[in-house]
Amino acid sequence: MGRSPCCEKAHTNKGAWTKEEDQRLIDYIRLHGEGCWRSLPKAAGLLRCGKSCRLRWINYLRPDLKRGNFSEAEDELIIKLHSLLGNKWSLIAARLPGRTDNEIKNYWNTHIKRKLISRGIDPQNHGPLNQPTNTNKSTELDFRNVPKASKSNFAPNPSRDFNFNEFQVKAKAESIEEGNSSSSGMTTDEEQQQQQQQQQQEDKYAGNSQELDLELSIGISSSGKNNNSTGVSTANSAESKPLLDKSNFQFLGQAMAAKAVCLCWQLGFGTSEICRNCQKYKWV
DNA sequence: AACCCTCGCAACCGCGCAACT
DNA sequence: CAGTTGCGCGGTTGCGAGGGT
Repeated sequence: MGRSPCCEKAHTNKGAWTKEEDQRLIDYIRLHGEGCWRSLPKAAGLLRCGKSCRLRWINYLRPDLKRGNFSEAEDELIIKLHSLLGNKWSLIAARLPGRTDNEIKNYWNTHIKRKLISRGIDPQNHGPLNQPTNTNKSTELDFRNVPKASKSNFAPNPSRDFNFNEFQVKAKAESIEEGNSSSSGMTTDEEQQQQQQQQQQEDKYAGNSQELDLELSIGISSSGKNNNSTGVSTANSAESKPLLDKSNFQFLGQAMAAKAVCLCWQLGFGTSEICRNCQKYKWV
């Protein structure tokens, strides 16, 4: 169907922004607020494409930006979030107040990658470096590998993604405590026991990873509905199986007993219930 | 001082999705 | 229902700064 260019390229400036341009943009947004980026440049008297204005504002001019070096805690948080979310920079940025997706992406590519490699960790799959990289792609979050078509809108297929998380968490726990094998064909009691074990293993894991507790809480939509306003796409519902399988959810809830960071709200897996982990209301 | 190389970051580009017509 | 528009995202590029020779 073709796509018209986002702006009249012929009469737009490109490249670095001048102070004057910055000031115009700031003044305009102060007066009129964000939104309608397409018409903004003209209204603000800027010879820039709307996209460019948006980017400049979000990544550089927004007053709530925390510029400057990343702290060690931020580093660790980014690493953990990346291991869970993959290259979902906007989601990662949502957990780091004052940081932008672009900034985190750049920081990842320039600093953290190197840091992880020096620690012997593969920055892509967060596994040991000497292991063949990704011979088994299933050790990565599935939505990092899905075709682009479904990537841009964060609509993680919960059944896939969090099944994987379960796998990943288990794998980590197992790597810590080998030989704690479980048998198949469990009874409910055995399941409970195993969950307890997993909990213990997970606690150990959390203890091993410095003080930073990145823990997730993901709520199941009690109504079974998705809500687009949260970024959970209903369009995918045809191909995706039901939201989180409850057992997975239980596991996650335990494996990632939330204390410090709860993503239930930001990830938009909504329910009208109170989040078990962070004890906050999720969106209704 | 001049040149080259590397690195970090701001900005651009292309694409997909949702909303709108 | 098809086409269009606007926005947001992730990947990539290009430029300036800084260090080494």
